[in-house]
Amino acid sequence: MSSRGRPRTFSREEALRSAMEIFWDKGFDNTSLADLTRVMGLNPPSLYAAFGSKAKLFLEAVDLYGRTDGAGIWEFLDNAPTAKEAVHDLLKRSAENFTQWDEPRGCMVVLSAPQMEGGEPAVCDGLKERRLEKQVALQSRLERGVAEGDLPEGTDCDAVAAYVTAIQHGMSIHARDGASRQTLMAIADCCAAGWDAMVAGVTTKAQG
Amino acid sequence: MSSRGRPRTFSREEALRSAMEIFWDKGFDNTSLADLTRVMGLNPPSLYAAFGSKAKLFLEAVDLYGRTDGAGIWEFLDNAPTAKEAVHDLLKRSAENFTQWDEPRGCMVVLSAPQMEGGEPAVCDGLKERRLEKQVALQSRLERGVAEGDLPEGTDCDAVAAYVTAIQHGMSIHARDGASRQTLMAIADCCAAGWDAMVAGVTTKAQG
DNA sequence: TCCTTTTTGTATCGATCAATACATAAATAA
DNA sequence: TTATTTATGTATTGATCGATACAAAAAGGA
Repeated sequence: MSSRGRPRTFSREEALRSAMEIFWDKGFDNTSLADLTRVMGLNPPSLYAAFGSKAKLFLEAVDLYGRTDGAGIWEFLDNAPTAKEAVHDLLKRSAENFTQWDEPRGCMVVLSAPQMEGGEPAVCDGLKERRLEKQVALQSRLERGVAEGDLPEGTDCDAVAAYVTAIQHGMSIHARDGASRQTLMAIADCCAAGWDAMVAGVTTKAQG
Repeated sequence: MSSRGRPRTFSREEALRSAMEIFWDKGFDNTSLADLTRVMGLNPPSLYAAFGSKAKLFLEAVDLYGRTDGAGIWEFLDNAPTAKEAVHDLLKRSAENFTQWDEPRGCMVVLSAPQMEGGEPAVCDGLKERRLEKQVALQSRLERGVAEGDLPEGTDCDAVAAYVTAIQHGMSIHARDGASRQTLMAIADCCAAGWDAMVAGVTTKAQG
């Protein structure tokens, strides 16, 4: 098809992965084009021809993160037998994932560009959208739990989803601050230990 | 005493407050010296003579934040009759504080420079230290709760403190993403609703 | 008054930022 | 071969970054 012209001498996927790693580690602002071209092993014109701009490259890197390193966290969400197990599993996987020895600590989507003002709007909005997306997925899983009877009728799934994502986002901050895997696991266990009383307490109507 | 020389024509405190507000809003990286001199109403030489550098100005701004806008959150921590009330109050105050109409949303200490790599080390370390400081204060309050009998013997105060700060840090992310005060309050209520079962569940030894 | 000290405003520093111009190289199509 | 298309390496663009040099201005001390 489009095999006309000189073929590129680098792997687009490998270069993208290198970009993802440094963006994940240093964030969008603190990663310069000089950093990117160095770790990706190519010159600026090749980068721009292949990815368009720094912001577009970042968004592609975030997408790759969501498909690879960040995907495992959410793998068991829909397969867990109950909402409670789904959430506890989600947080335990997060604790593990955020403290891998060979990866930057914490979640790229939470840590790599938190400011909503003054930054590249496409970057801020893209990350915000991904955070919201996961929260919606979690809320849907909780609603399924209500429908299947493992969560009380009238459970405020919107509130519980916000609560769980808050814990998970906070775990990213802790991870970046150097918290141990054990500490993050303890946080997940705290959530699990209080779960039944918690969901009973935030229901809007009394449960039988 | 040192009233020799031409007196400065600006209020150091007012200029510092202006710097705090824009740092809080845009973060350390996304705030330029041009931004600072504009909102502070002074020229670069005056800024450097008064504050030393951008990083030192930022650290002073964070200190001001801790003494003013961010102080109210922790006001009731030591005065609350029980650890449970102290934590619930802490999170409710956070929900209010993070959604003030006339202030940037969320906590400056959590949001204004999350990367630990690639940024100004003094800035990253200063913020990390402040986060740890508050977590230690919270842990001490929990240990007091154990000593005073309103928390079970053997409560893992280290884990619970990490859990609560994770929730609070996550609330900052939510606030920056546009979550309503009501949503943040609901998160605080989730924590409170599960509290008793949670502290009972993470104790290291069985409680009587 | 004259000297010293400190602040002020203007103008600018070298470094780095993200992004390109340009000519050459390497492939396909005719 | 010749023309076309795409990628590459070198060099550099204008803009912005954080930080200063410099001289005039405004105070106290002698």
